[in-house]
Amino acid sequence: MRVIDGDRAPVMADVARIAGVSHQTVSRVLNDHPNVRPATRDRVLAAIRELGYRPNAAARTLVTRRTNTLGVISFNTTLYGPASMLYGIEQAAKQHDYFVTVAALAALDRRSVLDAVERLRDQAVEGIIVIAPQTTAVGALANVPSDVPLVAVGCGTHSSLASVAVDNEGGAERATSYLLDLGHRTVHHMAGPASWLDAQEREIGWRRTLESRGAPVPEPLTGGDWSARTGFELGHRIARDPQITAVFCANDHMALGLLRALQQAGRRVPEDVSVIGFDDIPEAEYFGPPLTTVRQDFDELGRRALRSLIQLIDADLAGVGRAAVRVSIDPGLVVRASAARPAL
Amino acid sequence: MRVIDGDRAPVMADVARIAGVSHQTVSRVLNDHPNVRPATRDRVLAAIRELGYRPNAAARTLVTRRTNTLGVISFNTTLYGPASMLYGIEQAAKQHDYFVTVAALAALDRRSVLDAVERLRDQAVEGIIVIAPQTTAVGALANVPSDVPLVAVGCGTHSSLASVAVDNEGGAERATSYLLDLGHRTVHHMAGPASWLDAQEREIGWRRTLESRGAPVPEPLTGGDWSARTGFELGHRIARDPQITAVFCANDHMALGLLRALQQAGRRVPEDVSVIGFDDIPEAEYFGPPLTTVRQDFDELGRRALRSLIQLIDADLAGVGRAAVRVSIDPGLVVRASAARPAL
DNA sequence: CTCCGGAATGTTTGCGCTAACAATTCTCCA
DNA sequence: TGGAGAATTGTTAGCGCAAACATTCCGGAG
Repeated sequence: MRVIDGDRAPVMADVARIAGVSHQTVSRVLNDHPNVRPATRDRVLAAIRELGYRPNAAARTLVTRRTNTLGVISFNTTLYGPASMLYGIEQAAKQHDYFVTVAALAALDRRSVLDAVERLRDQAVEGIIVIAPQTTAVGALANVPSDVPLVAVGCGTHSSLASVAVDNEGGAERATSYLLDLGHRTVHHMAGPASWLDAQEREIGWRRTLESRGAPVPEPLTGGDWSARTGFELGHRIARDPQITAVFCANDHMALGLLRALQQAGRRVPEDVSVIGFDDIPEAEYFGPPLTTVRQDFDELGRRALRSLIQLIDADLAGVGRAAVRVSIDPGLVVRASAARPAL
Repeated sequence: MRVIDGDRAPVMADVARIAGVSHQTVSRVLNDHPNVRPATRDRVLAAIRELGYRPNAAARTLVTRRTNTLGVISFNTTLYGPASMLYGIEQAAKQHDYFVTVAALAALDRRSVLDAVERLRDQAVEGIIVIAPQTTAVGALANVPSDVPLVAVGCGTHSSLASVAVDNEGGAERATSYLLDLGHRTVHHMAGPASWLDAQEREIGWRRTLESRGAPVPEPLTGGDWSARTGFELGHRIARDPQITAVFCANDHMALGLLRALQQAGRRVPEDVSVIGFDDIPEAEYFGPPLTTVRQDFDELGRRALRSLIQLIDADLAGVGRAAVRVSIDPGLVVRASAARPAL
């Protein structure tokens, strides 16, 4: 029998010896088994405290086959949306006693996505949440062996994946309708990157609204990458065109760039041009002028994704077939000063 | 001997049987041991591919006592700074073959910090990076048992912790000097939350610069929490005071709120008031007007923190005493339009 | 008292892997 | 051709834990 030599971390047997019981009784106490006499339980707990004992997660995993770990794959955790979702996911995971391991994507090709999945599976995560709503990512995920539960955030209804998404089309429609209702003849659109599903869906929602209302459908401004920088660059074109009175931007950061470009060109917002964004980042309220925008509850999105994933995991454990969960969240329009009636 | 029954995941012994070798040889191939004949190695690799074998991380951990996992504790991963650092950390961790588990702090009290540390230690992380540069957090960390390597990001030189930090005082000095050099009589300061070390240090740097240059030291504006909202609220006070011609804000988001408040009050930037921020978030360039600010390289900060942590871990493994690593990174001033000479 | 049945506790086994040691096969030079 | 020594492979023994089974303990019915 191994003698305890001060240095090594205590193990269950050490606790057992101190408490005068078998290691199995210690295990029972730790796992809340019913048939342990209160007095014994107290002795064990005292011994645990005395030694500063901490169960060995690897040993437990080896025998239970559970790691209590989930993986999150994200393209760019620096963006406000992904960062907020990650936060929501982690908060919720904590409550469900799961750990969260992150895997940032180096690039957006199929390969990177699959590599990230492999990495997480090597670590034996019990499930994966993917925050990478790009067509390539979704395509790559279709090839993932289905032995690990997987939920995609914001991957629309296009794929066969379980998913949690905001109703992008609905949000775009709300923004576009609002501008038309204000009296604008039509609404221009500064689109997000074409490879992102969110960008595609927002554009679709915008286009459909114009068509159904009989408004002309101008060419959308493409080439944006969600950043204020590209919003600024595309904004120059808008600023030059006096015909344009209303712009729906695919996100708030690009809207910020647009506001800047308009200001630089001497065009007033909202008097000359109305602008609406998408996301409602915390700063949007303090743009010049405050930005009317479509609000996404990223936190909630993260929580819902986690809940869906846990449902999948539990179904797997119970041997039940997985239902293809698909949750959609409704975004609302937040009205501020950046959109108004057009000048007569 | 267990018979393989289709359903269960293949284990090393299964690979060994297919390849016609012992499981130990499979282990040697997986761990790149030198003395394996190429032909044997190929047979083993073929068997691994055929079965889709994936080593069991828990079993390996149990015997090697290494989890290849690091923990990151962060207060609010939604803020640009922490989010970027997390990103940098993950990228670097990947290269060093480590996994990254995140633990978001529910609140900022001692208890939450210690809970997060406990959670990560339960998962047997090999080291922890803390992104929570608040006095309470640092205080709590001092109590953490030292058997797990720990690096704090942005916790200044105040504690005994290993740390990686930006030179906040230096950055504040640079901003303040710049404004004084432009000809402003003095510089006001919109401070960050007093509980944050970064905020404290920036205020110190600002104050010291004024003192050493013989400029009057006005009362700093307190009560900010880094958000644009509080920047806006505090900004109203500044806007009312025509004496104020230059403001150094503790971060860019508060500067945004200030810009908005000044604009609302009809005061022009930089003609009437010069504003400088801190961080250089990607949007700062597109504020109205573009913001002069002190640049922090968060990505680099994250990478450096990770490198320091790995040094600590390796030192521990080698049985060498830990040197109290302390890295400081120099921030630079990014000059844009929001600061200019005062009106005569 | 005795004996029964459930509550409480102990013993054994194996999860899948790597380290340590043992055994076998090659090399190459005397 | 015969080893010595290296290269290669196999065997055994845990790592720390929880499940399965075995044993002991206890209170109450007969």
